[in-house]
Amino acid sequence: MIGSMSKHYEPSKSERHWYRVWMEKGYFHADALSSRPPYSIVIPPPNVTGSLHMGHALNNTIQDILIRYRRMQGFEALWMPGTDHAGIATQNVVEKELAGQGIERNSLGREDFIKRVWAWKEKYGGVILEQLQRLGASCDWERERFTMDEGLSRAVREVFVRLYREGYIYQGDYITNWCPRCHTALSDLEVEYHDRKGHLYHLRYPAVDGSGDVVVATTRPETMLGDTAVAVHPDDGRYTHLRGHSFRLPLTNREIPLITDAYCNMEFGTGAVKVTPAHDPNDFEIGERHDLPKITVISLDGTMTHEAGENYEGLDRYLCRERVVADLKEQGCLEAVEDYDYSVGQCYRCQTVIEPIISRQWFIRMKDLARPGIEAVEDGRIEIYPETWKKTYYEWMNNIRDWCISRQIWWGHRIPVWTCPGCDEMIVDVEEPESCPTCATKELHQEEDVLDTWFSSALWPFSTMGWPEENDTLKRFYPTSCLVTGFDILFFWVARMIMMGMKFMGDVPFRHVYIHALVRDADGQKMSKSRGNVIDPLVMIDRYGADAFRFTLAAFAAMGRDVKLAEDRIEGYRHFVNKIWNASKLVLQYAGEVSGEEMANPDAPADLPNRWILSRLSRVVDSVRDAFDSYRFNEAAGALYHFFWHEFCDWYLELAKPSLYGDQGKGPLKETSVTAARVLETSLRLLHPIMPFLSEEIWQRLPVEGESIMFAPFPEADRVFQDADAEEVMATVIEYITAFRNLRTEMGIKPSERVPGTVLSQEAGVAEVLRNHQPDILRLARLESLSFDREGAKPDGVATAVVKGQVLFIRPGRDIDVEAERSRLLRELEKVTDELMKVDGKLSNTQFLEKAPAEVVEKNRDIQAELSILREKLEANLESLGE
RNA sequence: GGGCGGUUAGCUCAGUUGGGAGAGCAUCGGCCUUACAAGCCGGGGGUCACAAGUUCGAGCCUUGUACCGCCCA
Repeated sequence: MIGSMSKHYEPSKSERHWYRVWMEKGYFHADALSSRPPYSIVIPPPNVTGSLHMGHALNNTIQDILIRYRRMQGFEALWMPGTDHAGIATQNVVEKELAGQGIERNSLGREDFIKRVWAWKEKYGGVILEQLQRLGASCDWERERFTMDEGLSRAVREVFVRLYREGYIYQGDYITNWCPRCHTALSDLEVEYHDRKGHLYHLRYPAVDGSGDVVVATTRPETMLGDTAVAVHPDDGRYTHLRGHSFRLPLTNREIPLITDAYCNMEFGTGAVKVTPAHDPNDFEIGERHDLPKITVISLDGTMTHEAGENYEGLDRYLCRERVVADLKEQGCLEAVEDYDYSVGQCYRCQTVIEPIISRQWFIRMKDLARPGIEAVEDGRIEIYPETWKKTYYEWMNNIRDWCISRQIWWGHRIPVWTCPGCDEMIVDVEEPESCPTCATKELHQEEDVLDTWFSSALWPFSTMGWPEENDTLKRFYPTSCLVTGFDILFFWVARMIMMGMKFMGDVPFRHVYIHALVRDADGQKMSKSRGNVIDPLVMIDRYGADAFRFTLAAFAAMGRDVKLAEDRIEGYRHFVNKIWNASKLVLQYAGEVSGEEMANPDAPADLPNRWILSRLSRVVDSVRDAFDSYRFNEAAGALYHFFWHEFCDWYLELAKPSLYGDQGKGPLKETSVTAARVLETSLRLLHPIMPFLSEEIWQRLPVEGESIMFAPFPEADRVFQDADAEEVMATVIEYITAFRNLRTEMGIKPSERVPGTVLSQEAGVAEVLRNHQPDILRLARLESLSFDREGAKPDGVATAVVKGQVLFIRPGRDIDVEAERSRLLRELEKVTDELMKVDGKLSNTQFLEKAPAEVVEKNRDIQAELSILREKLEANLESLGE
């Protein structure tokens, strides 16, 4: 075995090999009829056009950690993978590709275009899923789903029809967010607001009868062409004299009324606002309240309509703005222009400035659907980690607005509504009707619009399991155990899944929601192509290996904080991977004789390092389980890192070497090699969820039962091995070795130089411990000898330290640098004195003595005693330095 | 404008009922000690953003200020 272990771990070989083995053996498949308890996660389906970025990498690493952890614990673990058809995004991609060939979507026609999209999807779609495999994702690929699959489409139609029949879905002419480039309506969520520097234009509208003027302010002067009123606050005394009067709208022939509405803000500008019901959501509502006409002056493609007047018709909206401003100025109606920062809504897919426009759209009434979703979180049926997101969730759910679900694009689930050209009957059904039920007309016309992609995503937890069909998968794995996602789609997706799950399954879609942060670059900037600061996960995997990459993500995934990632961090954890590899090499080299039986049922060890490392191991098992159970992946990673490197490698293996080398005879060799192998094996199982490949690669070389570490039981802490005595003794040994090493370095003694060491021990206990482990101390502190002197005084010309109240010193074979030693001791004395003063202060405070808990006071007394002795010895040592 | 989060070592961040300030990386010094130089040993480095308050005691709790970030209007 050992012969085949190279000097450095080579990730790419192992990764390819083991992933293929796992796939071939079907290890990722979850059986719906299994008798094991279920654990399930549905993947946040990436866009079918997508390729793996850091966000995906983090998101899926976390899911894989959870799935592998639970699988090892004996759960039937299902990780449902799949992709999202991403209507607008995908349509844009294919349109762009066609444009490259000089083909325009409309010239192809709907049917041909959709064929092209499917062809594109077959060819390029889902690349991201293969990339997830590079990461090690243990998804149940046999169950892979796509939101446009027949089954999922059926679920979409079913939900639409039921919601329609129950009165949740309605159609109507409302003002919605319109993207003139994508040529479709968007939901409120799909608009991103960005601050921009612009201008605030103050426009003067004269009263028709000459009784006065009113000045209104706007950032979008071109919309004045569609104004149908001027509004002021009912309490605004400045306009009392103008009530009942009309104004002449400049550049048009219209007269518009002055109305009063509490929406107006008396503090802002003149207190008077122009009202454009067809082009502003707030004005739309004012218009509804006051029954104002709605004049559409901007068309769906962003140019001005006929209604805008012949001077402006056909102009682009921004060109029109310039023209309107110039014309108003010429007519003396432009009162002022000031610089003004305002926020403008942009399409989240193409960044085009959206235009609020009135059009006929489909909506879902959300209020009643939201209520059970709110309650599910309130009463704890759904737990959100970290909890702070609950507030955000409630805030949005309590103020939820109707959801515009229709999109004027071609790629997506076409709305299952047909109209009869014969009798205007509207038919809403899951299956396409053959003829009109009222007049039997055959040629029915289906609604042209498709549904918002998020409509189908909202059904994902149950549609992927086969709903509306009732089957074993659904029965076994719904509700899912945990949803892992970024906060950016809390509203888009998480909230909507909860509402749909409650409505159609009568139960929550997931019991836990773990919300992780965004991955940013080392400077905290969002990674984006335009910034050029993206780190490509696949490049990282190639360069450092999937395990190092995953471990880095886990180590940085502290709850509720951004993950700031720089490449050198990944490189750093590659060192850890390599450390594990090399430690394993050492253990395997000497544990070759260990049998499976000895691994499984070892005798209790007698040797201190063995007792100690088993005790430490059992504690780290507890911490890791705790951390995984509560989604604190960084703590799990940190505990493993520290244990494996600094306890197992730095101390245990160093102490174990003489036994492993056989220098101590057969008994110690057996006991130590068994222990080392067991600790290694257990560590690998602890590491497996984070480092699947490396752990499998090494585990397979150990004398263990079982086909794969994937199904080896996740370690449980063996309390029998928790050994406070061993830990205390080891702590003492470690402290003395460290102190001797420190003295050596401070005195500039070469590692090759062996020097005699002495402990002026007044405590028999400490002396005994040190005597018992003298060989280890000599070897690790590189001492020539270790002597104990109970009464003796420190000789001159030696370097001293104080540990646990005992003075220890080394005597190099030459004079020490007295000045260096003096300044070192002074520095330490200063530190100790500072600390002692603090403790003295506390203990002389009667309030503290009275009010602080007894154990805290006790602890401070101990510290005080310890520090006093330390100071005393330091002072004595300093004094005896002489000159 | 409303809400949320952040500010701790040069950098990235931990710090879970308030009780002697931590890790990793970086840095400095010394080592090719036969698992590992992708390593080993050791060192230095902090008014826990600022101010006030509660408390015997505050990185942690309260209030305010400053700066940074995000979400919603």
